[in-house]
Amino acid sequence: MVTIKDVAATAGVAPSTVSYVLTGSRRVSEPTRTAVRAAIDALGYHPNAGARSLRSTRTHVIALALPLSSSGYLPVGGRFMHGLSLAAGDLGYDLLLLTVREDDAGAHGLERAARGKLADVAVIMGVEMEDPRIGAMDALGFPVVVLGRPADEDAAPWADLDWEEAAVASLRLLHEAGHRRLCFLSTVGKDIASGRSYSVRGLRGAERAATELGVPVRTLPSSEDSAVLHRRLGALFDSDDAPTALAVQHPAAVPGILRHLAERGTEVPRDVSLVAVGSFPEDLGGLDVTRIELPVGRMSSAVARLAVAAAHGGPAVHDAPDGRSELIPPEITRGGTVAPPA
Amino acid sequence: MVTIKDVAATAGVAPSTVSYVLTGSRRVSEPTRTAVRAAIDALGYHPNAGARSLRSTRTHVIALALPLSSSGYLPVGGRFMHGLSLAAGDLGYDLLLLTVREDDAGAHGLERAARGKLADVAVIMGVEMEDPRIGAMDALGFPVVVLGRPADEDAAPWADLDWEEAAVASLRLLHEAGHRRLCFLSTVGKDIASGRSYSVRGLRGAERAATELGVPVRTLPSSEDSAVLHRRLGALFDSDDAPTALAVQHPAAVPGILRHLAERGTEVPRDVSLVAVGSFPEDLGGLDVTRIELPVGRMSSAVARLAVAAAHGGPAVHDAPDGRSELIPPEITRGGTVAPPA
DNA sequence: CTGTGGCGTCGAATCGCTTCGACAAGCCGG
DNA sequence: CCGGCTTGTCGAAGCGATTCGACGCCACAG
Repeated sequence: MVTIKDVAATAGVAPSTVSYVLTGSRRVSEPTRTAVRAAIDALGYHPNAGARSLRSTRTHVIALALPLSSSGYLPVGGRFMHGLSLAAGDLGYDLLLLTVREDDAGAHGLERAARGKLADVAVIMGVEMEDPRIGAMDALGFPVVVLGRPADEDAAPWADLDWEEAAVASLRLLHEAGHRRLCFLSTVGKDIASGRSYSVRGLRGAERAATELGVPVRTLPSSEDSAVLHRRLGALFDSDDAPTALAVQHPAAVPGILRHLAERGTEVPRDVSLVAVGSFPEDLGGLDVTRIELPVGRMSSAVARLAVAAAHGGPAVHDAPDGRSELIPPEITRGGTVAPPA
Repeated sequence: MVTIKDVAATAGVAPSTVSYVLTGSRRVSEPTRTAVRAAIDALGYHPNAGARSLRSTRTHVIALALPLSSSGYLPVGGRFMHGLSLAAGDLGYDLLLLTVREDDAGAHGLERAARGKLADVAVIMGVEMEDPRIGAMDALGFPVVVLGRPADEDAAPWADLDWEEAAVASLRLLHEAGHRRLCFLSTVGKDIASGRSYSVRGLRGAERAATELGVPVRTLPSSEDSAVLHRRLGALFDSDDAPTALAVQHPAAVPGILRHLAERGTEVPRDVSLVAVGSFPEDLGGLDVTRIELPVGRMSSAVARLAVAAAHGGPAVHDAPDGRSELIPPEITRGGTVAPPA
């Protein structure tokens, strides 16, 4: 193993000087710096992470806590992990994956990471409105950042799509197209029940849209079980005041919904208009659906930035330029699934 | 911060004794062990990961290398990361995510992890038949394990679904149902071009099936761009010898395929039979498709086991009981998309 | 009563790095 | 020509764990 001593010997300087070149914590003259760099390259030296973190109390690692219950979250989770990993990498940080077992009520993995200094800061995914993990980390004095938007917005820095506004905007779009019988198909029941932030905020948006637009907005929970969803949609469209337009916050269900509508001879957008909220480009199998896309890249880099700031500045520096939470406004991508009602 | 000294003081023993209780590397008498355990719980002590890894040269971390190009891989990647994280956790290991930037030709992240001892072993995802990362890690003397099955099966321990047999089995199933004009819709062109192991092996399976079954098997690359796929399917089914049965190794495309078929008035399974290879339960939106599912859990635990074995035993111990690679036979889940030809 | 050998515990060295105080050399002004 | 300041480098201490040799103690045999 090649250590800092080897580099120092090769470059003809003291180990401390090599360290200064590496960390930049003291001035080093141009010639020595060059010599040290050359030695580093020649030997293929990389500082030992354990030693470095032991001495400097910085790991340059961000702990990433997956949702408490993660089944439906994994595909989107994959994207966020990738996005976060890239964004963190740009800032000189790595990502440590902490999976919480379903039976592990507390934040055991997180606590181990905090106490054992496996990471400098934690990022919480799939946050719930009242998420116990935030308080748990706070109690340990360990910095936390949230991917999502918890109820207490000052408890920790966070970044999220403005789901409430996204719901409002999608329903408003349908309203502007002339629709008056609107339905908001929410996230899956389990997410609503557990208080997942995006679920709750989407529903709030549906409520607010009803008030703002002055028309009723029906609300329906989605389901991962397509048979259940099928049944619910059947009941919905069989009713007297069947909606003429649908905003869907569960994009994975869109293909199933379209199939359901096709089966009952309903055409999109002729008979029913559709907007998807929180999807990805490929998510919908290339369907040209009018939609609001989840800004994975922007959320990821915002969270990475916040995490690094929190790691440096200690917990929650809300007024610092880099510590401010970020609420991302929804952007509508126009597709071919919205038309005036028949 | 609570250190091993604090625990030792509280328990009235020497730090080394605490260490022995923790690592189990020396006998400790029952009373002392109990006292130490009590002190640990009372103080909420967790050993400092950096210090531990510095001294013991074990990090208890598995580095996870995402595919070189990961766009289409992310949803399935999310599942594997989760599965691996759980399996690794059971063995006392954590997962460090290494993302390779598209422009980073070599295995820079991996090399950093290896040289800087960020991890004990690396797991390679989305492996290619001739994957440069395996050799790179070998050259560094760093243990590698592969999620997938590279061309050189002795280069590193690996675990994978038997994609070749999966392709054969799905085509055989269609043949047994009476179909003679078969088509194998492969993975996306990019994966084939880059030599992704599952793509190549799936195609080999299609070839072998043709030989074994004594009928021609047409082969078509899939595409992430549904317009392209649409066009290809159009050409396929417009041809004189249009297939009556389809085996699809790109499950994400299945909804789109069904839509395409529906549009042209082709009914499944009346006019065309369909088998999906490498899907997940929810992947197909609850569609009752006859399919071979990707055994994420089993692959994950196999790879985790191999990784830990490699971390302990040094590179590639193929004859050790825990070091043997695992080829998982495909299992067919019967659905409603296969019927005899018209 | 003393010699021998386990067993269990201790103290000290050490892993590779960062960081702080010290110091040598060069420069300038008085 | 010398005192004081800046600039650049060095040596040593120490982070928190593991690990090895040493050692005290007790039981038992001679």
